Amino acid sequence: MVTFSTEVRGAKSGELKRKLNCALFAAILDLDSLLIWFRITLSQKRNGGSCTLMETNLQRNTKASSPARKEEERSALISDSWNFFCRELSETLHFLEKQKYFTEGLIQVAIVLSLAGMHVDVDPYLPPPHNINIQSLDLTHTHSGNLQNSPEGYGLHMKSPDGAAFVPIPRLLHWVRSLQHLHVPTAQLEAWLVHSESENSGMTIPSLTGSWDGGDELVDTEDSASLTMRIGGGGIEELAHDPVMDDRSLGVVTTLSRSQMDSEDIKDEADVLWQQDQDVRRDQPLQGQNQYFSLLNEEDEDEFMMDSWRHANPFHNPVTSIRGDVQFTGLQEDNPLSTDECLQLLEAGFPLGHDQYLADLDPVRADEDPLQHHGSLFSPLLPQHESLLDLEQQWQDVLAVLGPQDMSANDLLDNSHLNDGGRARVTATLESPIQLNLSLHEPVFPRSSEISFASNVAISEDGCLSNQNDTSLNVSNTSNVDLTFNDPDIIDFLLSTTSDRSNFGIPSFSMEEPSQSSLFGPLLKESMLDENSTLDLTLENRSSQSDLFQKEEQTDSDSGLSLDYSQSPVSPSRSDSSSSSSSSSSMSSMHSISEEGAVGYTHIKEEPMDEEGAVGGYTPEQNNMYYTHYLQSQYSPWLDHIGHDHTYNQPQYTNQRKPPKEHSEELLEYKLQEEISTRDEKRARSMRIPFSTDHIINLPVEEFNELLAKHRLNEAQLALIRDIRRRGKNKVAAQNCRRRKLDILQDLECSVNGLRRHRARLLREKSEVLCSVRDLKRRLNDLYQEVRSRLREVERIPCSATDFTLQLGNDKHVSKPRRKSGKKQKDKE
DNA sequence: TGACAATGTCATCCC
DNA sequence: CAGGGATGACATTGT
Repeated sequence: MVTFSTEVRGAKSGELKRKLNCALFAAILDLDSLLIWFRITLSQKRNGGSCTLMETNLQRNTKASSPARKEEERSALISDSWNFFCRELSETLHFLEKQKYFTEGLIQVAIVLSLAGMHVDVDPYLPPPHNINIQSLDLTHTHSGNLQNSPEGYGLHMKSPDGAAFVPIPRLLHWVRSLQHLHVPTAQLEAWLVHSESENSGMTIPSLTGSWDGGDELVDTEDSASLTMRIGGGGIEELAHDPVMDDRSLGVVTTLSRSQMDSEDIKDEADVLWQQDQDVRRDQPLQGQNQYFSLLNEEDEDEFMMDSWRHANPFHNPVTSIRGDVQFTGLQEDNPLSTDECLQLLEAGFPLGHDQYLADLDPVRADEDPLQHHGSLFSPLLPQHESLLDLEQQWQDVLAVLGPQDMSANDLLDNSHLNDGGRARVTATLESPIQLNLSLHEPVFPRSSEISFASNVAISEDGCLSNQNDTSLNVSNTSNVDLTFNDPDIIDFLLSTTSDRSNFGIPSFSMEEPSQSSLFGPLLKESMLDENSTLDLTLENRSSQSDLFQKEEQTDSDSGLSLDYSQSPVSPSRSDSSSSSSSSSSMSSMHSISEEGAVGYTHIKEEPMDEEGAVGGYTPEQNNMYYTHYLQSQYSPWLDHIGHDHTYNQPQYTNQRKPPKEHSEELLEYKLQEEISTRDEKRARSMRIPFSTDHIINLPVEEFNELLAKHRLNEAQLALIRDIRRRGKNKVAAQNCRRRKLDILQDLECSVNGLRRHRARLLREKSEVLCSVRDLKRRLNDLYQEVRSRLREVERIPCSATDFTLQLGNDKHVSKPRRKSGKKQKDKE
């Protein structure tokens, strides 16, 4: 389950703007996620999905976004447009709610739309309270374990299990309403968005919670306000200030990269996400994750994460990254739809059951700065001097969001800074209501691989993810204390990030780009780090298991029939063997450790170093094999003919991640070798044999006998030692035998091929000879016939047959010249 | 779940 | 005759 929640807390009325900014910030984040769902749904529809409702919406939106429709809507009342959009959005939300895709998105979108002055009646679509993923927040009590136990697999975000009372829907809606007033006296402005993922995915998708406990001073945000982030399933940790971040400059204009998002990419991504979600809903294993993991195993994780995100995230493209000031424009004074109208809409949509909320809000509202009040809920967020997008623009954007593929409305919009209209519309929709001037400093994050383990520990131990990196998010306000999203790409970045996170848990940010340091930088990177952590969590489980295994191997490397020397404490001869360099492959392993990490058992076989095959491990990176070879040549000349690596049980101390296949093969063989080795090693230990199996196996007979003579061993020990030696030698012999067999087989195959070629050649020659013979026979037959005919003629003419002779010409034609003298002819013949 | 490959082990033969 | 290589046969394990 992916849980994304943002919380704004405060207690002072002077912090309202900041709180609201944070809330809106969170809401924007959430809406990004929601909008990506829209995109998913629409894309799925384009691909022939079965979402009829969405298709209807899409068609409507298509019509709405057509040029004619645009003109019509342009001329129409903006309020009607908003209502239209809200209706569409409601249907969409209903659809989403039906599909269990984004139940909490209703709340989120309600919050956001209420901030935008729109009204969405979400009451009919709200799930039962137990499915509401909103709860009274207690940041100090978080338990991620509940996240995994959500009955629906997506619903509950048990931030405060002790506080069992969920936030009632009406109360939430009141909160939504209260957002319009910009007055949250108790400063408990909360916005949540909970993403759902499958529980059995085995991945803990990051839960990102931004919590901001504002201080008394608006400008003193670095001291009093901190936007804490929580990574993981429900865990939260108040992060200390990072002095590095505090030193960052304020108001850093964020430059987020975005890639050119063509429709195909969008569609693909959306389809993948859709399919992913479908799989999640069916509680099926996340094939995509497996694919990702399988992919991850094939190369360096971090690099892959970066690459995968760059590839998967169509908005990430440093080349096309664009800077620009995001105009989170609110409702202007000249907006046809005023805040009051919005409030009326909200009132109509959300009948108040708790009027005291507004009653409490109003006095504070009266105390607010008129400029901040502005009659608009966005007023605190909006610098008044900024040129704002009008409501129609927003509406167009929203339509574009709902129908990103139908970008006819893009003509009306300035796409100069955006290559993808659909995405631009999404961005604009989110950006338009607000203009934030916030600089969140980018913390220095370690690489995902570095933090993953820490995250894992945090999850397992505390039930919540603690930020091991001391990553704090400092909300640094500018003079007007407004949050400014200085880069329109932020939203895209967020959107892509959230979408990736919510659907795949795929790392989706690039730490390579310092230019991405933005107000979202820490938070997003945190979240993405969370993804990385999550991803690494699995990977690290593997790697950690592998490490543990390797460590275990290291401790048991001398076990069994291992040909390397033991590192076992029970081997008193270890030091001797090492110092004397006597056939100790553990030396080689140790050597490899010190050098570049052991390579363990290698697959170098059939290395035609000599006639009998060479000892394995001649690759430069396997210098321990040299040692093995040295040992063999030094100690075991009888092993020279063995083209095999005998460093079976050398632990793989390599820290560098290898390609998965190689690693897997090594691991498998390693396990096998370990298992094999352990057997005799355990026997030797049980029999208290005072030397290693390597000595037992590899020592020459003389030294072996001397070794046995040095120790007083009983019959059982001697028998076991002889068995170990016999098995060890026989193992090597069997390997050699098999290798030899394969060689013989290969030689036989070569011989067979040569013989076949020779046979073919012989057959060809035979056929040629046969042809010649046939020709000769034919000619002979002709000659015979000719002779007979001549003889018959001679019988009728009274002359001797000797008067005629046969001549064979150059043209192989037989002629019968008449001879003058039969006697001469006869003589010639 | 069966086929297959790789490997270890045992028995046996032979040098 | 013991040691050990060679090899067929079988078992085990992983793919």
